[in-house]
Amino acid sequence: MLVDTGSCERSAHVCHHKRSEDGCADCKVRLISVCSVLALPELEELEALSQHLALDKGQALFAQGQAATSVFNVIEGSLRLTRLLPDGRRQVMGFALPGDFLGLALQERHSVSAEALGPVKTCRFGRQDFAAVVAAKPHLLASLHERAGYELTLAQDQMLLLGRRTAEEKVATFLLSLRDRFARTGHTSVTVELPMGRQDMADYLGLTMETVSRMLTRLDRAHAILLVPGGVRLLDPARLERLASN
Amino acid sequence: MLVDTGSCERSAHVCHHKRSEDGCADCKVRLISVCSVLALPELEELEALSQHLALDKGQALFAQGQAATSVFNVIEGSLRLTRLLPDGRRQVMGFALPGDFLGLALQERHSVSAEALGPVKTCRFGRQDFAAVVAAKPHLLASLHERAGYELTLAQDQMLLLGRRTAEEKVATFLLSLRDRFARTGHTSVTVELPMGRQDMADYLGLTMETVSRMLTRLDRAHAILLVPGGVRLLDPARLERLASN
DNA sequence: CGACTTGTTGACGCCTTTCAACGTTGGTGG
DNA sequence: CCACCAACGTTGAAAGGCGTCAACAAGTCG
Repeated sequence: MLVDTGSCERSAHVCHHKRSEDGCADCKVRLISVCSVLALPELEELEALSQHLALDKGQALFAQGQAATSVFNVIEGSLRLTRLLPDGRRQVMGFALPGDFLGLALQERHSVSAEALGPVKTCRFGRQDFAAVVAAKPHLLASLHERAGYELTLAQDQMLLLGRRTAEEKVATFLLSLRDRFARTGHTSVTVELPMGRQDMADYLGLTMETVSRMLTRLDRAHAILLVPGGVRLLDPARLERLASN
Repeated sequence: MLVDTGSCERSAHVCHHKRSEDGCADCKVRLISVCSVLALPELEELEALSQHLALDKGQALFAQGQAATSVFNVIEGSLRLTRLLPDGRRQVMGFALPGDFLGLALQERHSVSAEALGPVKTCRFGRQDFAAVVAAKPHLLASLHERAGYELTLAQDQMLLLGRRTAEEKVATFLLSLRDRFARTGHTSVTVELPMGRQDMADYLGLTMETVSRMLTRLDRAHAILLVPGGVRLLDPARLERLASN
């Protein structure tokens, strides 16, 4: 239900005349992805194992508990990574943006579900194939490990946020960290795009949709932000930093 | 203020007649630590770089933000890993038990502070030294990476707990996961030792000391557990599992 | 034995949730 | 073109779970 095999290979062929969309050498996210540590000959080796895979809004890339047959590089669009409690309560563990690698722990089973927040393009590798390449290239493993370490500190940030911050602090912190993340992938702007819905934000911050909405309008009325369709303009980042108590 | 260098070397000498406390080959936690992937000759190589380091209750092994000059294997005792907010609010990110490796991300700075909950014995390596060994032994790096992946799933468990569970669920989940952790290191018992204080548990679960205390006495009065000095006896694990909603 | 630290218990208050109504947006078909 | 509908978001009122404050108990160490 997830993996639409075949379409990738086909597109890889029909797009022969339009290289900029295809090869790793021209990949939009190469320089910010794990691939950035690979030399050109290594890239070609990896490219031979890759397939492109596109998802529509709402489609799942993989599900929590499922055997991890593939790992992915996000090329375009964003996904939400979630865990579910048996009774339906949900926690969003994070959002994957272009350049992010899904499955970097190389574990046998996915620990979260990944769902597209909008149209998404990914670069897919068989997990075994990818693991074989990693085993042969220690510097790639080192790069994965470094990313894993970074993910771990992000997870710690989030634990601190979930356990010890108030609703207002949570929302302010979220907006700032999202801005910083977009900045790192190139997009620097005072207007932060919010590809996820209120419920997703709430499940990420350990709040309800209503509380998130209230905090956003409170920040809006205080002229710290301006709510715009599909995003938020940060009018007073300094004030947000103070609210986030960093 | 943390590292009491020298004491290790001395004890390493005086204990010559009592090898069981010294060499890696006789290390109590070898088989459950990262060292378990090393062959004997490799172990000796690592041993040459190691020092033993003991801490008393309350002593810090390292502090958040500090340059990571060393990495550690916990041999005996337990530590709490914490982060602090500028205003003093604290989040305990986890507890390190014998066999755990501190600094497995090999990052330049410590992302948490580590403080001894009681008498602690550690095996210390210079970070650069250790990184050099890792660079030369891909299977050791792979083992570290695997552990990092496991830590990541633990962090996700904790985020779900912090964001979406009630106080009672949090405490029940905590007791069960602590029992399971002790079980994995060998100690199987219905009585779970609690090396940390109520405040530490609270800061781990995103609660207050008072709420933790109330939930424990509630579980005690419901005969799900029995509070004993320094620990808890799990009278009705099945009930706890139900409360933890797993 | 007294001072101190740690843990327990109670009363009260507040922040966030819950429940519910209403507004807004975008897609669809008449 | 616009009515219609469903999904999403906003706002209000009320309830409740957990935090705060404070007193007290229990264990520890000098």
